[in-house]
Amino acid sequence: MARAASTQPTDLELLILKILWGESPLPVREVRQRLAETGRELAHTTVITTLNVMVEKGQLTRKRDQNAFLFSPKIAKEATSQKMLGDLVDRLFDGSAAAVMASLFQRKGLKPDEIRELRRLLNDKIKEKE
Amino acid sequence: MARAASTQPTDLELLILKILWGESPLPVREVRQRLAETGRELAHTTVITTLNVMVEKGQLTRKRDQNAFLFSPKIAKEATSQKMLGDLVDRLFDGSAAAVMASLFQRKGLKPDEIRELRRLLNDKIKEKE
DNA sequence: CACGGCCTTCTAAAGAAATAGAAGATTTGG
DNA sequence: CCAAATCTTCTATTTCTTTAGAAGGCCGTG
Repeated sequence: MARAASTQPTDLELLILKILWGESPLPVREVRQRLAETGRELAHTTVITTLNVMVEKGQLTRKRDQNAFLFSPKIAKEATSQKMLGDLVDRLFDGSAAAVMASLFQRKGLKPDEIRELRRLLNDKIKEKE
Repeated sequence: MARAASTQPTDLELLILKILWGESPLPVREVRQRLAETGRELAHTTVITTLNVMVEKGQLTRKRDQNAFLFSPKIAKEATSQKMLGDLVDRLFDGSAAAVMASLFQRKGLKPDEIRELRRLLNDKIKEKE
C-alpha cells in the first residue's frame, strides 16, 4: 500500500477553486491567467491537466463552449471550507472549537476591529440559541 | 520541477507528533503501540523510517538509550498548531479570523458549553486590550 | 557459545501531486 | 484555402508520502 488520495482539495486545487468560486465558468486560459496573477506561473497544459483531474475528482464540472471547455466549481465554497477547517480542527485540536479560538487569538496581527467582529458573531450565535 | 516538500507535518507526522507531545521520549516500539491504538497499524520498520524522516526534517530529536533510540518532539505543540491553523486560515479564508469563526459556528456539534467557553476567551481577549 | 529476540540501517516500491512536452484537432485571418 | 493560433488529449518525469522487507548488530539464556 502507499498513500491514499486526499479527500480534500490539494494546494493547487484550492487555488483554482477559489478562482472559480469568485468567477465562473472560466476557460483554461483565464484560470491560468488568474493563477499567474497570484504568482503561480504554470504551463497551459499543466493547468488543463489539473482541471481535468479536478473534474474526475468531482470538484469541478466542465461544459463545451465551441472548441474549448469552460470550468465551474461543483463543490460549494462554504461546504468545502467547513470540511477543510473541520478536518484540521479534528486532527489538530481533537475537535475543540475553543482550542481553535484560543490559537486564533494568539495569532499575531489580529486586528481590534476583527475582535469586534468576532464579538458580534458570537453575540448573534448566543441569541440564536435562546 | 515537481512538488516541494510540505513545510507542514503530514498526516502521519502529525499523529506521531501528537503522541510525543503527550508523552516523550518514547522508543519506536511505544510509538508504534500508540499508533495502533488509534487504529493505525504499521510495521515496525515503517514507524522507524517515518521517525527518522521526521528527525531529518527537524521535527523530532532522538537520543541513544543502550541499543535503541528514544524520540522526542523538537517543535512545540503550540507553535505548530498555530502555524498549521494560520496557514489554513490564509489559504482558505484569506487570513480572516472572523471568517474562520463564522465557519466554526456553523459547525454541527458545537456544544453550548463550548459557546460559553468561546465567550469567556473572547472577553478575556477584549479585556487584555484595554 | 549459539540462537531467538530486538533494534537499526538500507533499499525499494507504489501511488499521489505537480509540472509540462508532443501531437493531433479545430477554428480563423489573410 | 492554407497557415497560424488555439485547444485538447496522452504520455512522461520528478518529488513526496507511506509502507515494508532484507540484512546485520547486540544481548541474554539454555
